[in-house]
Order: sequence, then C-alpha cells, then structure tokens
Amino acid sequence: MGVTEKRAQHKEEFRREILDAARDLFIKDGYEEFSMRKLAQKIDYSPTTIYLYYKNKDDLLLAICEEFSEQFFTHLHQIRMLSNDPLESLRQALLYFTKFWLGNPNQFKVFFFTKPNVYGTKEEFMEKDSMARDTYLIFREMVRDCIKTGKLADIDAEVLTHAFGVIPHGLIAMTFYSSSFPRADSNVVAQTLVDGLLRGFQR
Amino acid sequence: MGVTEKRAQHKEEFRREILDAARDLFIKDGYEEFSMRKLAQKIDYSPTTIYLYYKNKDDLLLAICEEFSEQFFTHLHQIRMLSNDPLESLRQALLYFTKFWLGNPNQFKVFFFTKPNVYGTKEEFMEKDSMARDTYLIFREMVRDCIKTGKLADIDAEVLTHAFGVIPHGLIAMTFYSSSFPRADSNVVAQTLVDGLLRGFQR
DNA sequence: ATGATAAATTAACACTGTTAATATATCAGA
DNA sequence: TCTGATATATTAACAGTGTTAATTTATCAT
Repeated sequence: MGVTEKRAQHKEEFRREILDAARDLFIKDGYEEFSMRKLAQKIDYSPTTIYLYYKNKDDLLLAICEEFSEQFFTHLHQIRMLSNDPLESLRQALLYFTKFWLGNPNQFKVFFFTKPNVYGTKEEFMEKDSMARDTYLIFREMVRDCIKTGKLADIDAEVLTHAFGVIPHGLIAMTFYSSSFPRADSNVVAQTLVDGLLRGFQR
Repeated sequence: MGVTEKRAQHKEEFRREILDAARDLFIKDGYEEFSMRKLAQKIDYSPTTIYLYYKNKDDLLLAICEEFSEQFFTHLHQIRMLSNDPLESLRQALLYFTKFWLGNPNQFKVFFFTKPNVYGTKEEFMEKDSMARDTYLIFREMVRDCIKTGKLADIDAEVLTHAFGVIPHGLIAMTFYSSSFPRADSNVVAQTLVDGLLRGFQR
C-alpha cells in the first residue's frame, strides 16, 4: 500500500472516529449540549482539527442523519415486503417512526429541527442522492400502494404523504418541545391518531 | 398623583414600550434574530436596562405569548358561541390555529419551541393562571362538547384533545422547521387532515 | 446643597461556530 | 542524513449570545 493510500485510509478512519464520538455525544448528552468544542475535548483534539475532516457542524450532523436514515430505509423496506396489506404496512411504518423517535428525541431534533436544515432546501433534498431521500420515496410509495389498491381515498399522493407525515412529526415535536402543554400518553395518542386518520381516509 | 405612583406608572409605560419593541423585532426579524442586545439597540438603551423591567429573556417572551393567547381565547370563545354544531366549531378552531400560525411562524416558535418552555413544566402551566391555559381549557371543552353530543367517538377527552392538537402543531412544525422535506401546499394538507381526522373519529 | 434612592451603564464571564495564521510532524528525494 | 515540501494540528482571534456585579448618573425630598 502506497503512502498516499495509507494516508487516505487513516483520514477515513479518523472521520469515523469523529463521527462515532459525535453520535455518542449527541445521543447521550442531547442536541442542546452538543458543540464542536465539547466534541473536540471528547476526542482529545483541538476544535479546529475537526474542520479538517468535516466541513462544518452541519456536515457532521448530516453524516449522523444519513446513518440513521439507512436504518429507516431498511426497516420500511422490510415492512413493505413482509405484508401484502399496504394499509397494514403504512400503519406499521407510522408507528415505527413514532416509536423510534419517542425513544430517540435527539435524533429527531437533528433531523427536523436544525437551522439551517441539514439537508438544505426542499429542492436540494430531492436532487441530491441520500438515504433520507430514499426513505421519503419509499414511504410515499407505501402511501401510493394504498391508493392504487383502493384501500385509501384517491387523494393526491403528495398531499396524503405529507398529511401522514404530520402525525409522527407533530406528536414528537409536541412531546419534546412543547412540554408545557398538557399531554396524554404519547403512545396512546399515537395509536389513536394513526387508527383515526387511516379510518378517516379509507374509502 | 404622588411621585411613587408617577414612578410606577412610568415603569409600566416603559414595560409596554419594551414589550412592543420586542414583539416588533420578533415578528419582523424572526425568532432566530431576536436577542436582548438587538432589542436594547432598538429601544436605545443598554442591554442590561431591560433586566430592570423584565426578569430575563423568557419573562419577556412569556409576556408576548400572553398577548397572543388573549386573541386565541377570544376567538375560540366566539367560535363556540356562534355555532350550535360542536363538530363544526372544532373544525373551525383547528383551521383557525393552522391559519394563524402559518401566517405567524415566529409566534409559533416562541410558543412551542423555546427552550426551556416559556410556560415552564406541564404542572406549572396547569397551576398558574394564564391566557394560554384558558385557551387550552376552552379548546378541550370544545372537544368534550363533541363527545357529549355524540358527534365524536367516546375516547378519553385528554387523548382526543392531544390528538387534535397534533394536527396544527405538526403541520406548522413541518412547514417551518423541516423545510428540507417535500411538502404539499400547507393549506390543502390542513384541510385534508382536519376533515380526515374528524371523519375518522366520528361515531 | 446634601443625602438617599432609583435608574442606567460599563465591564466582565463563560459560552457558541468558524477562520487565518502559525507551529509541528511526516516523508520523499538528494 | 540533511533539505524542502506537504500534510496535519494548534493557537489566537472575531463576532456573537444571555446574564450578573459593580459602578456611574439622574432624580427628588429634606
């Protein structure tokens, strides 16, 4: 192995090391606690060193998001394959997301509440290849499956996808951000909402 | 008028002046741009002067929230009085919130996405008298109206209130925070969601 | 005019993400 | 092994945040 290759490999290893530390810090101490300086301290390097491996904070957060998106995609894929009832698949997908994010609030925060958004604009998200985009696309396909097979009302698929997305999104956002406002048990509300909405859109 | 009263009055006037400037800065330049230092500059005082009139940033934000909550409460009250159909009232209330917040994203942000929450914990919110609490209570009452009159399924009122709250909440949060992800027209989705959910919960 | 009180200010602290300039380590070729 | 180049890491700095303590300035009754 040439020296340039060895260098490249080492660089890749270090990138991973930083990413792992970042994910740990993120999950353990939370989004609010995360900072480049704290990450630097954790990996025993100066804060600026990180910038040699990741363009900036967003770049690092994006890498974390992509890791999780891979999980999402794989899971949705399985759900879709395992059942012949597209309505049941969609229900499971919705409950999967709510359950996952209820258990990983910080991950939810990076994903949806980073300013500016880690995935850029709506257009950039759709143009650039990413696991997050693939996840969105397969989710939309699951909604389309329901419409095509006549399980759901023939409403515009984009609208319906968006509408269903609101459920886990709103629920988690409410649970973790709007903690002042009275709330019932999140899991119960999730079940109720998913059931209610699927019933409401059935034709 | 005694001098102490004049002083007190002046103090109250100044509090208002700060509040007005704060609201302006907030609505115009947005939540992210708002800072105590910028507010101070706007009213031509030093940053620390504000602290003589408001305990801290949260205290100031709370005051803004209460102003808006008064609007909410009044509006919900009207809606409830004007119609005999509780289901229609609830529908209007939900659309009112979505519409209001779509037009006032920054207000939504203070309300639900301030860390720590301006209204404190769930318990503090329910114990302490506030316009926000009154708004929540009347909204819950509207949900109860629907259940009592048999318009909605007999599900726990807290759960149902929470579930309905998720709709405007999730929709706005998605629109303004998760701007990377593909979205259909927010107003269309709002209509679709409210209709769908009300249908799903009808008995 | 003096002394007390109220009001406003300056200085400071401990943070944040990020850049430019600088120092240190690594390694190929002479 | 010494030199020069390159890659890597560090320090110093900027402009910003909310907030507190100490200090100055203004107001007003005696």
